[in-house]
Amino acid sequence: MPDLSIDVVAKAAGVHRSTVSRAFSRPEAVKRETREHILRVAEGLGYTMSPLAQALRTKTSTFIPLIVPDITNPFFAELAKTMTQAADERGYQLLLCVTNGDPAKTDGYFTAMQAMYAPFGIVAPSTKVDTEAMKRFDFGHKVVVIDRVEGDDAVPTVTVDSRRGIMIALEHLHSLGHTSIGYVSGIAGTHTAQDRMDAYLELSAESGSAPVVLDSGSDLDAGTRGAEHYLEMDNPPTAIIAANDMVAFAVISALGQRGVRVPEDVSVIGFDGLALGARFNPPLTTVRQPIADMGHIAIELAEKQNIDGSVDHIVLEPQLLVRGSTSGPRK
Amino acid sequence: MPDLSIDVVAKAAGVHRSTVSRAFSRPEAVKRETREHILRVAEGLGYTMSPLAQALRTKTSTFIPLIVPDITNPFFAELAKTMTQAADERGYQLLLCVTNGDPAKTDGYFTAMQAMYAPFGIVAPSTKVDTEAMKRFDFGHKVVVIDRVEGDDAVPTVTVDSRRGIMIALEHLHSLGHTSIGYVSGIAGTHTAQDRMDAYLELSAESGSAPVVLDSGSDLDAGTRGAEHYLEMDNPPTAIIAANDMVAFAVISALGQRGVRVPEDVSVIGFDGLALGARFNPPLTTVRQPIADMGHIAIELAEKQNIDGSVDHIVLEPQLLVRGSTSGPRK
DNA sequence: AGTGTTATTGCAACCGATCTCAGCAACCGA
DNA sequence: TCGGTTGCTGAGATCGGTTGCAATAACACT
Repeated sequence: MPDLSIDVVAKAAGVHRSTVSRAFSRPEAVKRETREHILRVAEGLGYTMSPLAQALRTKTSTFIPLIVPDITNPFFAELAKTMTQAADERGYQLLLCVTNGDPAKTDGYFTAMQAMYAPFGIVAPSTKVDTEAMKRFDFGHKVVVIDRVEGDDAVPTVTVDSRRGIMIALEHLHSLGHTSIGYVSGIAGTHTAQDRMDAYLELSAESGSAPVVLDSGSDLDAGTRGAEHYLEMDNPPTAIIAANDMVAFAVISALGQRGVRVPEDVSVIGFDGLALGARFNPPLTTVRQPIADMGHIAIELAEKQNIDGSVDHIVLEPQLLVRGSTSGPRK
Repeated sequence: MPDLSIDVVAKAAGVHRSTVSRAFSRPEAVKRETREHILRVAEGLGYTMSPLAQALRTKTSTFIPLIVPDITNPFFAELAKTMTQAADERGYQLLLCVTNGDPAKTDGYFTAMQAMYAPFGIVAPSTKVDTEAMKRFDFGHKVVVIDRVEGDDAVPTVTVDSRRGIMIALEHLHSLGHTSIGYVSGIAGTHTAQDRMDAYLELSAESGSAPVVLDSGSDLDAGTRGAEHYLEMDNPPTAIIAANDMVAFAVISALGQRGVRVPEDVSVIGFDGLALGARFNPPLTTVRQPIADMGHIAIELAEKQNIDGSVDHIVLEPQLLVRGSTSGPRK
C-alpha cells in the first residue's frame, strides 16, 4: 500500500486536490457526477482521509477524550463502553484516558486534548480536584462532567439524583421490614459520594431511625472495614446500604468470610446497577443508574454546548433493581 | 491562549523554527546555550509541540491502539489499565478501541490506526476472526496479539501457558482430594479458550478420570447453563474448573441461587486472577495470569519488532492463587 | 449579441511541525 | 595565511488536507 494521499486520488480521478477534498467534506459543493466519480475512484484505491491532516488544518478533530480515574472499576468500564458506542454513532473517536487518580496526569491529558484539537471532552472525576484542573484550561469550558460540580455553572453535567437513589434504597428496605439500616461509604472525594452519604444521613434521621455509618475508611478496603465494624457491634443493623456496587461486593465478601450470610443474616443493597451484580453471589439488589443514558447524554450536552453555547445540568432518575441480596430482616 | 505554534516560540527566542524543532527533538544537534534558552522561552509560553503536526510530518506517532472486544470484561479492563501505564512510561498514548466483537469495527480501527501513523498496535482478540482482519493490513505486521495465533509466525504474541494453567488447577483440586472434576467453558472463539478446553480434556483423560464438560453454550450465560447442567446430574463432579474468572463468578452465582454452596458443596476454580475475585463471595481461587507483565511485554515486543524486526512469541507461566472457593470434597 | 448570475473547479497559501541542504563561523595544522 | 573539518543555524520543501479567491462554463434574460 503506497502512500495514499489526496493527491493520488486526485490524479487518478483527473481532478484537483481541492475537488477531492470537497467531494468528501462538502458534498453539495461539487457536481454530482464528479463527486460520485471521485468517490468511486477513492473507494477503488481504498482511500480514506487522514484525520491528522484534517485536524491540523481545521483545528478541530473527532477525537473525544474520556477521562476516568480507573477503568478497572466496572462503573467506569460500563461508562466507557456506552460512550464508545455513543461516540462513534456520531462519528467521534473516543480516547480513553486513565488517570489512576493522579491529578498531574489529568493535567497532562488536558493539554494533550487541546493539542489534538478535541472538540470537547468528558470527565468522570475521581476527586473534586480534577475539576479544579479542568478550569485551568480554556478547554475547560468544553468539558462535560459526569458528577456534580460545585460553584461553576459554566460546565455541563450529568448525574443521577443521589438523594432520590438513597431514598429508593431506604424505602425498599423499609418495605421489607428493616428499621435499622447501616451505611458503608465508598471512596470519598467525589461530589456524588458525598451526596449519597449526606442523603443517607438526612433521610435516615427524618425517618426517625438513627443513622449507623459503618467505619469504612476511604480506601479500597472500605468493604472489609465496614464488615469488621459490623461484626464488632452489639446490635448490628439488619440491612446495609453500600455507597456503590463495588463496596457492596466487598462488604458481602468480607461478611461471607466471617460466616455472615446475605440476605439471610443481613440485607445489602448497592448503588450503580452494574451488570456484574447479576452474577454476584447472591445477585445484588441495587439502585440502578442509567449508565447508558448518561453516556449518550454527556455527548449530546457537549455537542449542544458547542453549537449554541448552552450549558445544561441533567439529573437522571435512578431505579430500584431488586435481585437477591435483600430480604426481610432475620427473626 | 493564542495559538502557540513553533513559529511564535522561534520568534520569541530569536531563532528559526528549525532550531526550535531541534531543541526539542534532537537536543544534541543544537548548542547548549541556545537550547536552554529556547526551552526556557517555550516553558514560559507554556508551549508544547503538536503531536498531530509531528505525526503528519514524520509519519509516525505515539498513539498506540489497544483493541479489545469488551472493556466491560474485567480481564480486558485490567489489561487496559496496565497497558496505559506501560504505554506512557514509554511516552506512548494508548487509544482504547472497543469492538464489541464486531469484526467490521475491528477493520475500521485498523484503518484508523494506519491513518494515525500508529507505530504498532495491540490486539486482544475476541475471536480468531480478528486476527484474520489483521492480516489484510500491512500494518498487520506491526501488531502484537495477546493470544495465540495460528499459522502466522510473523506476528508477535504473548500468552500464558494454557496447558500449564489447567494442570495447576487440576493439581490443586487433586491435592484437595477431588477426583471428579468438571469444566465449564467460556465464550468460544479465541485460541486461548480453545487451548484451555483442550488441555482440560487431555489432562483429565491422562489422569484417568473421565472429563465432564458442563454444557455451557457459547454466550454470556455460560455460567448459568453450566450450573443447570450440574444440578441435573445424578453424580455431579465435586469440583469445577471455569474457563475464566467471569465464568466462575457466573457459575457460583447460579449455583448459589439453587442453594448449592461453594466451596462446601462444590469447589470452583477460575482462570485469570482478576482483582475482582478477591472481593467475590467466596473469594475466588483461581489460576492467575500475570496480566501486568503481559501488558508490558506486549509493548516491549512491539518496540523490539519495530527496531530489529524480530518476532517473538512469549509464553508466560500462570500461578495458582488460592483463595476461598476451593476446599476438600464434601463427605 | 451582451451582460449578469450561478454552479463548478482550479490555484495557492496555510495548519505546525521535520529534515535535507547549504551557509557560515570558529578552529586546526602546516 | 590557507584549505579542511567540525559545529551550529537558517532556508525552504514537504506531510495531507482545507478554503478563500479567481477563473471558467453554463444558463437566463433583455
